[in-house]
Amino acid sequence: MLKKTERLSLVEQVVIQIEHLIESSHWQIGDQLPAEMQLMKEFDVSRNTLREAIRALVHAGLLETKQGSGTVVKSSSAFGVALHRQVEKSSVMETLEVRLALEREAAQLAAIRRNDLDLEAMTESIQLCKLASEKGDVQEFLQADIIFHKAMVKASHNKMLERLYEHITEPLQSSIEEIMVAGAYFNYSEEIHYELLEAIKQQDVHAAISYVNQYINDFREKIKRIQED
Amino acid sequence: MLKKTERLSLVEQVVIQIEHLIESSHWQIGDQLPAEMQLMKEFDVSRNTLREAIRALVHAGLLETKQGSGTVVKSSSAFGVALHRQVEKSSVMETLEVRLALEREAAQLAAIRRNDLDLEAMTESIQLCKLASEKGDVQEFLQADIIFHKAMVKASHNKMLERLYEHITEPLQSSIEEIMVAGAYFNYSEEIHYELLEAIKQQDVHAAISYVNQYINDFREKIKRIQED
DNA sequence: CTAAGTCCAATCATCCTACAACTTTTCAAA
DNA sequence: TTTGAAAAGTTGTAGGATGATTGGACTTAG
Repeated sequence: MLKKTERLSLVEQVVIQIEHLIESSHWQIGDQLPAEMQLMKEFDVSRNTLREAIRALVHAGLLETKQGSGTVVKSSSAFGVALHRQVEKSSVMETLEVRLALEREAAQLAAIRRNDLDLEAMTESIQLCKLASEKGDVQEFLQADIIFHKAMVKASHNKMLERLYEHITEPLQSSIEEIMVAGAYFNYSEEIHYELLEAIKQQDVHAAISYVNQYINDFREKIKRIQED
Repeated sequence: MLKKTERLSLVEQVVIQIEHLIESSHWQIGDQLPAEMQLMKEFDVSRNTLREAIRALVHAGLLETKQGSGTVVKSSSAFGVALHRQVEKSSVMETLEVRLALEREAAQLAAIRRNDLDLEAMTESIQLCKLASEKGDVQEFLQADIIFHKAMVKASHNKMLERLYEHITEPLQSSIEEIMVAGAYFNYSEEIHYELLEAIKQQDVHAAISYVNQYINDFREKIKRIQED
């Protein structure tokens, strides 16, 4: 196999540089980019070249331009945006099923690979759930609940699973919030979280999967009931 | 909530039109697009506007431009490309774990929702596996094997799961092929396929999941052994 | 006739200037 | 203080000019 003689176009070079600046948090979400005129000088390219680069990133969902105002960073992950769009084209039920698939695998892997730091993070997030539950703050509880699940997924030590889970859960969150608030009833039993954590701590794979199934099936029933109203 | 006064920019309009032409197979993969000059006239926009639109789609992975030659359609799914890139950044093991997660969920859902057409498709693909196996053609067998799994995922009747599975499996395929060919040994027992199919036919969820676990664990062991060599 | 090399037309890549459309800021008048 | 118009700044669109690369047509030597 010979070397592939691919020279990156100027546009692609600028795109990569901007992507890098965003990924490295040099430009954070919400930040305004310098004006085109200044970026032209900094990257030492013409306006057309710069604009093509920016346009590519706008379409990818990383940037957003507004005529007369400027360009701001909208997201730091093109993959997240792509997944987000896919989720929007799907039903909530479909997405939940995919999330269940990932969560079940994560629970299994977490039970095998979790370390002390993972367990600590999960324990802390359960405390947050408990606090929010006692205050009766639904929104805060959901926030904490997500932190717990993310901690579990992280304990699976599979970065791809983690990324997929995060970007699938994020767009679901608003739907879930609506449904839960609309559902009005809010009976949190902290036992499931504790039992799941205990199973992972004891490295009991079957128990962990079983609790995840139980958790999600409860949730699925809840949503089905609310949607039928 | 007042109406949002969003006007699509010309560039975005052109992008959408081109995306549509590709999705609707008016321009198929491998096809060459008309030259910029002609597209300018057809879309009735300036060269800059057209080029920004094309550049956005090039970066999304739908198109590919080559100086002096032209622009060709490279893919029909931006989501597929994004997922492909993500898979490339991950290890084969990580990706396999994600695939297992999806496959397990698919088997469960398929056991519940499969219809006669689904069963027929799965049965046919098993025949293909058998034929390829008898011929000893590894490549053809892998091809048929993938068709079987895709048929099962399709039987889950969850489009999102289907799309995710397809775009995760595709880039894995070449890795798997390398590994299998390098592994040299190729002992296919058609029993697992039949048993899995039977479980889905009988709507036995637990058995279906069990066979999938068995199938993938075998595969995982095989890869681990080969990679250690 | 074949094969190698040359030339040329087509095509994309980059740059430039100009103007239009929109937003924000500034500032003066009511 | 509020209003409204002007000004400055920013992105959007247009059109032209030139460079770089490709692929095919053509030429020529063997």
